Amino acid sequence: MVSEAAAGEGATTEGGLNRPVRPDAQRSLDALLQAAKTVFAASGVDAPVREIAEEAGVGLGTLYRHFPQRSDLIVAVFRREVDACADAAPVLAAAHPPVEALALWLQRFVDFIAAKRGLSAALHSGDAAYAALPAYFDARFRAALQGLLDAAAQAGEIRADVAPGELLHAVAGLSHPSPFGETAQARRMVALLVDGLRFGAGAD
Amino acid sequence: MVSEAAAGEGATTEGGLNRPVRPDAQRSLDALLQAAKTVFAASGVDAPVREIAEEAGVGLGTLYRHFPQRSDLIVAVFRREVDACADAAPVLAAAHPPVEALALWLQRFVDFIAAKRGLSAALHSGDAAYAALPAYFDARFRAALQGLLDAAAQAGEIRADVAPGELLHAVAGLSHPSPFGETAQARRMVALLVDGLRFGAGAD
Amino acid sequence: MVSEAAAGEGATTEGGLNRPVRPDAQRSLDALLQAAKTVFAASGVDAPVREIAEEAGVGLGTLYRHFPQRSDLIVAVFRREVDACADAAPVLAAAHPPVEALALWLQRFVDFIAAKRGLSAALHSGDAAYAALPAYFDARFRAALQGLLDAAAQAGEIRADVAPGELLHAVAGLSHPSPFGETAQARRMVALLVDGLRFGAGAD
Amino acid sequence: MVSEAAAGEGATTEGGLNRPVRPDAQRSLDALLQAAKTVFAASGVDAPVREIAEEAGVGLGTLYRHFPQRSDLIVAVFRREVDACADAAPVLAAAHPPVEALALWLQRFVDFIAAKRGLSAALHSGDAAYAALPAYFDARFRAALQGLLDAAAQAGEIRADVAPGELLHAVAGLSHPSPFGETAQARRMVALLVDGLRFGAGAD
DNA sequence: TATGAATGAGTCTTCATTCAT
DNA sequence: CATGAATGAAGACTCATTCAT
Repeated sequence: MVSEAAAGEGATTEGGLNRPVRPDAQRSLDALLQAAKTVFAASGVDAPVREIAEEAGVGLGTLYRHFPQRSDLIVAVFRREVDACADAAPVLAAAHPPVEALALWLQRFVDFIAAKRGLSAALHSGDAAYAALPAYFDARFRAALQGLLDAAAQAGEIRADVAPGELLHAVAGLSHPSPFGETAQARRMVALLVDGLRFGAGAD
Repeated sequence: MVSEAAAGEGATTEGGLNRPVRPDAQRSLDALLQAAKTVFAASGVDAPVREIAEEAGVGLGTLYRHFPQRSDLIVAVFRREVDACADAAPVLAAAHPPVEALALWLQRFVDFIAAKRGLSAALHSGDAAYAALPAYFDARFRAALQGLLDAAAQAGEIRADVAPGELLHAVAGLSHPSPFGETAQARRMVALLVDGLRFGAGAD
Repeated sequence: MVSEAAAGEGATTEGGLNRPVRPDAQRSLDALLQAAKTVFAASGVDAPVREIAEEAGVGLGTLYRHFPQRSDLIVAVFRREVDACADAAPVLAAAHPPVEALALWLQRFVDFIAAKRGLSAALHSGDAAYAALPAYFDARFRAALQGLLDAAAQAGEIRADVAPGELLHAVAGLSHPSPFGETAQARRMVALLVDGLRFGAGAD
Repeated sequence: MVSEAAAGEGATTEGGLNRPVRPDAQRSLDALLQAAKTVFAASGVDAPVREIAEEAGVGLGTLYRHFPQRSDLIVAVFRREVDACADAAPVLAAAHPPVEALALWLQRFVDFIAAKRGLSAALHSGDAAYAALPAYFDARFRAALQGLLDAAAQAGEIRADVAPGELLHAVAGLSHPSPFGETAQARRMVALLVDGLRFGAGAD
């Protein structure tokens, strides 16, 4: 729904820019974001900048033109991921029955948490560049999940007394690996959570 | 109690070695481990080695003598923390009623998880140097918690059908901060978990 | 008056060219020279080219079209300054009594020396691009000063045995700041020099 | 007088250091200062740092250990030159008759001014790192020259009404090259100045 | 054995210059 | 013709590691 609009994001803004973006610049931007995502996942957010530029097939200067600070790039990648995940909610809602959509999206959210693991350290580094991010995806995700919960509750299939924030925090926590159980467990536990919601449907 | 666990030690140890450790060497070692813990917490595990040596008040060469690889130092710090946390279990058990000891130790475990956050990235880096660690503290913690659970169950104060691994994983997950709720929440949720266990006491 | 001096111009000129200069091109040129003067004064002749283009409000490509080499721009700015200073001589001569005109112009020359300080390093860099400059302003300044000296001497107000080159070198030297006395001194010392010339008027 | 004390200067301090300097460190320091002097003279104070390290035959890290900022190196070289020049005064005074010593030292000073040309730009850059330098060599040079002037005046060979500051400023100014006369002229003009002083000897 | 000086590979970053738009 | 995006060489700087003292 918003997916394609959000797809071609610039480094800093969303919504319509007034100045038309040159196509080559846009290509560089897309390549950089994709490359950064890949490299961050493989080598962490401290990976050499040059590696990202090479992966993207652009010059180092181009990278610095678009993202003067490393944090700019990290933030942009992060927002992209967040948007992609949040945007999946309405799509799933349109294609599946309410509870199934809810379950599918939560699994999608588990994947997001797992993928962002490297970025998480940056997030909690205290760097001011990341200060705005938590509020951003709190808003995005809460809204996305609220929609799914409402639909399922209205259909009478789950209980209505669960706040999206609670659920997000719990799922996020369970998605982290620990030596006492790996991420694979997360999917099972999330499924269990959803079952719990369904179970309580009548209790509301 | 820790002796067999410490047996597999590398360059550093506090368990009994056959060769007598010169007292100044032991002082260097202690200072280094303490300094590393501090610096890792403050600046992450990628902090400059020199910083640790300075914090410890020893020369760089001394650091390298004891810990040829950075990973040696990380592992040593990690094990120390694990041991300190696991060793707290019997102490608490001896000083408090069973359920109280259980609750206190789980809070202690929350602190451990929170403190090790920086080290966690290293753990999941795939580096072979860290391969043995997960098994190590899985064993240490599982044993520690099992003792506490058994004591409480035998006293009839909690249900007996909870495996220590499950609990550890759950608490570890809840101890991670997420933008949807910070670590402060963890303590409350852990308390809630314990209450849950108590509540089910009769159901066993 | 300046026409033959300007004849040896490279890419840039204000003298008459046979091909009519498009008005927009001329505007770019003027803006660039003005901007370069400003930026060179503020940040030295090694200032980023981009800064000059931005100050001028033109694109980088435009700058390079007019001045393929940095030295081309430096030389053009230099000549402009030299011309402006030299051209002031007849103007002052027309508006003031001989000795006063002489004094005023020497002060003007002090300002020129002070302003060109940044460019001076380039001048003595040995770069062939600047080889022609010294002769150029030697000629321009010598002629300008000679006119003023002649007028004053003919009026019987100063002695006639001073060569313009000597005076220029002395004033230039005195205009340089040194830790033993700053540029502010220069004006006083130049005034003194002129007084010296007047004093010797009868001795000729 | 101060010569030998000033000779083995560290990067930052003068006077006795309490910690003995390791001989290899001292060797590095000397090599670096000598190399910097050479390179600065050849390529200006903006010369690549690596060039200096190579010229000195030390690693880049060693250079940065001794001189964390480029300005630290510039200042150290500057002070060394100033000291060398100022220290020459008493030596010349001991080896020559008063006026001859004075003339020889002024020539030495001309050489200093000529050599420091590259550094001069840094001096007037407004960088706080250089703020203390002018006062330093004003003090050093004024004292050095005062001694020579006093000796010559006491011997009745020159007039006594010339302040060292005046003379220094004048000589410094004349030592700068200008397109109207090169440095070679300076020596002649300085000789002339000294003659002027001698001429006025009786007038005092 | 402990110290810290020296080394230099690896990164970041800037900026002159080219060239697609 | 003008613009400014892309490029990459060049230089600064850090820091792990070695080794003389």
